[in-house]
Amino acid sequence: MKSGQVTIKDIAKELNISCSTVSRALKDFPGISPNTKKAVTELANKYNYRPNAIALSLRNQKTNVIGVIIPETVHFFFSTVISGIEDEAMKEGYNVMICQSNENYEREADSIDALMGARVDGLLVSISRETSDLAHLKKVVDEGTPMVFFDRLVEGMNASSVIVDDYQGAYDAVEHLIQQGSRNIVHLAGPHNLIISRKRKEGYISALEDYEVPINEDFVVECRNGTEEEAERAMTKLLESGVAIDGVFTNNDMAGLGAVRAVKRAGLQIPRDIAIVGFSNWQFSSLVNPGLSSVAQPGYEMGKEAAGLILEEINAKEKRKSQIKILDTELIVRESSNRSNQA
Amino acid sequence: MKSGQVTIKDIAKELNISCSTVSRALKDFPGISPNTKKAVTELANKYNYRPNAIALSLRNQKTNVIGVIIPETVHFFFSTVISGIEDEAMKEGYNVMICQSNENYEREADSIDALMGARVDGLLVSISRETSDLAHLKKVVDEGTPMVFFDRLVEGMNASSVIVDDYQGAYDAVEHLIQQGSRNIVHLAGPHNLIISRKRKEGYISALEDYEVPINEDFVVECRNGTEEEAERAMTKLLESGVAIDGVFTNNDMAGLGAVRAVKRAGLQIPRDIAIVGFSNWQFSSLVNPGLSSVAQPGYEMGKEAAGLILEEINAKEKRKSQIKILDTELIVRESSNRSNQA
DNA sequence: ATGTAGCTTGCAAACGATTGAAACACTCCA
DNA sequence: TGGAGTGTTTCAATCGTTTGCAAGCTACAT
Repeated sequence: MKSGQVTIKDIAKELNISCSTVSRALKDFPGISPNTKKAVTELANKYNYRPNAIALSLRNQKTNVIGVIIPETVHFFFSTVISGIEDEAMKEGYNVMICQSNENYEREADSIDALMGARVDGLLVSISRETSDLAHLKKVVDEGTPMVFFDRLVEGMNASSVIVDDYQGAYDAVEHLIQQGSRNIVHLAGPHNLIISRKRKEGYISALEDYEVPINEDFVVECRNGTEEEAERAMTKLLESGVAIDGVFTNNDMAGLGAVRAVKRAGLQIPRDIAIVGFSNWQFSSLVNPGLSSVAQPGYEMGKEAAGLILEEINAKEKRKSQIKILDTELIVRESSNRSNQA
Repeated sequence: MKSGQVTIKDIAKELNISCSTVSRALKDFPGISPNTKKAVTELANKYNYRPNAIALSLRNQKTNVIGVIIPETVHFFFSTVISGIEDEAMKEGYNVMICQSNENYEREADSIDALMGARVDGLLVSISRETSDLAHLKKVVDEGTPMVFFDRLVEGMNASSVIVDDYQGAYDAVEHLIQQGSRNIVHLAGPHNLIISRKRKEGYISALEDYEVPINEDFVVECRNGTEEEAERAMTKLLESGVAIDGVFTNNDMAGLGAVRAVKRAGLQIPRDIAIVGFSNWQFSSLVNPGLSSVAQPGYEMGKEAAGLILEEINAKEKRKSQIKILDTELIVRESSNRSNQA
């Protein structure tokens, strides 16, 4: 039995005073005699007293816990987001409860239910790849629990969001490919029901338009799962079809790696024959050979911003207008797309 | 204001009955008339009633939350552990509260205090690299809160642990290097105050002894931080010293990568001249070139086991004898150490 | 001696849910 | 008509903490 934790009652009984007095003594309330205060604080220290957060939560209708729904912690990007959330939350005296959806709709809904049952003060959500029905999220907002989305934007919800400028990031990547001399640029796209995927595709299209590069519909291939194998297969198929390709922009770095494999296997040189840029700047991207150029997303900062926003909403007296915070990406150029120091 | 969540009281008031009746109706208690039960459940559904976990926690002296102290979520291995913990916990109706220590002692102690304040039912702990004083952990155990350590073993605590067989994993790695023909094998070791580092070093020594390979003290170099740069520097220094080296076993994969860099820079061939094996099988290890051989640790399984153990202890009537669960590693051989298919 | 001010402390209710015991409303039978 | 029996509901306490209000005590002035 975990009988160990000392309560105010225990202290009160030992000193033969009332709970109220102990409570006030511990919080430096006026009107407590120095003697009593001293006796109480000493005993509290001796017994290592910690206020029972559960009791406080019940009384104050506030748990000081924020819930986080995240697709998968094993993604480097998301784990940096978690770090940012945790640092910011801890600084403000909040704890964090994390649930992974594993990109699964059912699990996402269950997790939200669990967190709402735990009466979290606010919810940070990055929806799963599968999610299209938003009823489970609407219910939360309707009940008045603050909610902030991060990374994956959700349309038609009255909630703030922190996202990365996916459009601009993609634009920068493709512009860079064009400047490196690529004209026939393939885009291995992400699942169409995620707004981030669509934005990245838009950035790709816009860059081509601005530089008056003809757009070839066949050059956009959806890779739903974002795995290396899927991308390698898609890329190999394109290469075998015989069309001329000299650049690739992928929706994420795993897919970028798949493209690298396919190009290597076809006996072509990177970046000389085909230049490749990924997205997200995963940890491995600087470690592979050739180093994979990528669009870096500020994960840690995103976590901090999202946590900051939700804390503001939690502490706000009245309902605030929802806002969207857009963070800048940064193009990291590595060997996979850098032709400048080639013979 | 988050006024939204409906309580038993609200339902009782609307139906003009008492809270007790509502409570019993919702839990299929005997002695409630079918009419009342029907009315209550309907209203509860309509208002999307969720029992207030906080109130339940207070009454039952049980939060159904387990706390996790982890060095860093951004490490692939630890994020897989988290997945395992979360899956197992969720299955049993528990939530998980995660705090990162960032390998910092102060932060670890603060986090434990925060989790104890939140009255978690049990604590899963992997201590930080800095931690040597165990007072903050002892206090928890003394108060009767179940605690289970994972990955990083702690000596002198009466608590269960789930670890990987670091000794055997290291032994396997070095044995493999010997079988590949290496005799002059360097070990880039981890921080000496972590038992896992010492165990890996012991495995290295034992393998050399068993195969009657002479042991050279200069071949063991401590790399405290486990970064690529640190390992690259250490390895370069060894190579420049002119001693003959034909194998490297590193305390982790990052260091393994550093060794790869150093060897490449020295103009030597991997694995022909020097074969290299890392530890932990990070995500990038299969993606780099050459693929880095490594000792895989079952992170997800470790998380499940640790969560399973803590749940058992939480539910146990009396204090149980602490146990150590040792999980098997698996040597993954890749190009960095595989000489068998070489000319 | 009595009123009053000032200092210190205690009572009781509240947060939401559970649960043993008590109470109520019936019907049936002697 | 009264007691037993049955079916349904309510009361009250509990978990740990906070807080408005009331009350106790001492001392001083009248």
